[in-house]
Amino acid sequence: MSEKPLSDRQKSIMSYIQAYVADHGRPPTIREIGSAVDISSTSVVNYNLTKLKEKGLLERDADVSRGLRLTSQVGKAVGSVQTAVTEAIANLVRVPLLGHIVAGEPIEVGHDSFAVYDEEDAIEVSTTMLPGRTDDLFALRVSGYSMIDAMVNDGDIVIMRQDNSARNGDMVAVWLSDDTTTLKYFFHEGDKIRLQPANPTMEPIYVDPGEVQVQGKVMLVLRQTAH
Amino acid sequence: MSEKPLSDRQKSIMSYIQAYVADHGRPPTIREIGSAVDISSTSVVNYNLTKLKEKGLLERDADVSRGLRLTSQVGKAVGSVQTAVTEAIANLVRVPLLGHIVAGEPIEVGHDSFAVYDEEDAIEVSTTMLPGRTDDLFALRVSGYSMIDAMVNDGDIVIMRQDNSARNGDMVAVWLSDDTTTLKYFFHEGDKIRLQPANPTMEPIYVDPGEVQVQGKVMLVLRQTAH
DNA sequence: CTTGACACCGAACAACTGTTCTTGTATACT
DNA sequence: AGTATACAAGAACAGTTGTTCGGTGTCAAG
Repeated sequence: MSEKPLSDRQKSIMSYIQAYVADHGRPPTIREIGSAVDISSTSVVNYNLTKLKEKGLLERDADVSRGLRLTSQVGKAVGSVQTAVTEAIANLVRVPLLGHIVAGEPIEVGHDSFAVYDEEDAIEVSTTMLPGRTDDLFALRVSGYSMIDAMVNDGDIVIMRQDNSARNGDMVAVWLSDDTTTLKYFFHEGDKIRLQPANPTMEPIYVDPGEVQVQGKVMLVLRQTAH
Repeated sequence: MSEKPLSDRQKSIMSYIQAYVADHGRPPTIREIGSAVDISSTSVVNYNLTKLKEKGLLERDADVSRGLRLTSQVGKAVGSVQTAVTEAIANLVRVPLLGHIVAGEPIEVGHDSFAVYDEEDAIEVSTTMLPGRTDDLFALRVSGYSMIDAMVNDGDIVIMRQDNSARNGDMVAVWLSDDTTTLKYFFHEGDKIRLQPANPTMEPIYVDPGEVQVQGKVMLVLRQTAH
């Protein structure tokens, strides 16, 4: 390919683009490049950008404002913004609060990924409280007093992991065939399933495997009593 | 400030910007947003972008094409789906786990300051869950099933604030003169005090002010159901 | 009923922006 | 000298883009 060295102009164009993206989060325009590198004509900038594209250092989208992009190869040297994001391996997770859990309705998990942006719609929890992966978690607010046998109150927040299987001893959210959703401890027992309420004074129920549908595994129950 | 939730439009605008930046390496234009979110008028997009800016979710550079930028706060939520992490230490509190709360014993809060340093003996919680000061908090693990009328189970963790006074509606840990410790909602009612169980099916009890001693205010109840 | 806020629409404007065309200079090769 | 190539400048054009402004409908407060 073209193994010619970059001209001084092309070098400074590259470093300017790099710095500009890091600063502003968007590529510069041709004229911005021109004034920065001291080129009076847009066509010259355009010319050099074409050259740089031929050298594989950047990509261009035709007829689009700011339609240029550093090649991934170059991008690695830049990334100050993005790496700062990923390197923050911290112990706080934002769990999206996807809706409510009500006795008579199934849990609907629409996974609106953008709902996370809503301040009200996310719960921050320390990862030390949540074993395992943290990216398939979601939270639901409990409505009503139908879960008191699960020791869960109106207004409580349950953090669950999306999981359709369940192992013995797990606390799961199940949708029963009588159209109720409850939280129970799950046990295989012969050819039946024992659903044990968290409240030790209450009796378990036994159901056929076909009658229950596991909606998710309860990882954590939160109750804020002060606001 | 503006604590209103985001409208559906604003949510999808946010998610579109996020996806667009990830795809193209540059922010979208107002019209691109409009056609993606099905808004015919550029002014409406502009209107909503201004709203989002007021909520602190993005920044805008005036008179600049593609002059918008997601706030760093949001940027962190982007990386993987929900593994959004914030400054970790800034938003995390280590609450010392000072002991157990048992029905027949008073809570002793010796504030062993060295206990905080013990890894096993602290609970990490996001500050967003705990309003107010965070330095007078402590945690207790519940032993036994004597608090089921307070919807608190064996093994649950209660995070409390040291506070000998209580206002109406607070959930408090009280030591009664019959040598039992319970968690109840606290209400002054005439010259008596009404202690209301969290479980709505249970009846309140009325006691004289001299018979109760408020040990602390319950801020948060945590229950880990998976380990 | 009126008022005002809020959310929205459509249209028009001015500025911005990528593209293209013409011209010019310097260097290398024939 | 003639020619091809790389590099550069300026101007003009058309499409893009942020901004603004008048107007509409809704909804709750007065």
